[in-house]
Amino acid sequence: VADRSADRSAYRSGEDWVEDVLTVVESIPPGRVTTYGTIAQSLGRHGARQVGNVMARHGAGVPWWRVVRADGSLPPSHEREAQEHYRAEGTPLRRSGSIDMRAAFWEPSDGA
DNA sequence: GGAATGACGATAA
DNA sequence: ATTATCGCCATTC
Repeated sequence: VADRSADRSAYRSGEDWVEDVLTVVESIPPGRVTTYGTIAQSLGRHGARQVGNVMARHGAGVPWWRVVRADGSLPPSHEREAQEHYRAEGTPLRRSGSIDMRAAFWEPSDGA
């Protein structure tokens, strides 16, 4: 886990918004995933795109591969990396290679 | 203020 | 399954 206190130039208005997002991401159990929108709703602030924005800017250092799109497709430009993690964690995948959301979806506060 | 831009989401074709 | 549109929402120009 990296230095999350670094560079939080964005989202100042939301105070700990960035940290909150990263905290949720870290709370995702291995082998499970959640979505950008779910995180946004869980925090009750901003939207899915803003969560994505945080991941893009501050996602290094957290298990970013456990955050996928609502339809189970992988984060853009990182598919290869993500796949390797899924293979290592045993994340339920569909035969197409995308996430099996029915099996892998995890929502914050669900057991963690 | 207005337009363009995103690790998004839901729907329609 | 894939592409096209539209809605969302904060940032940036």
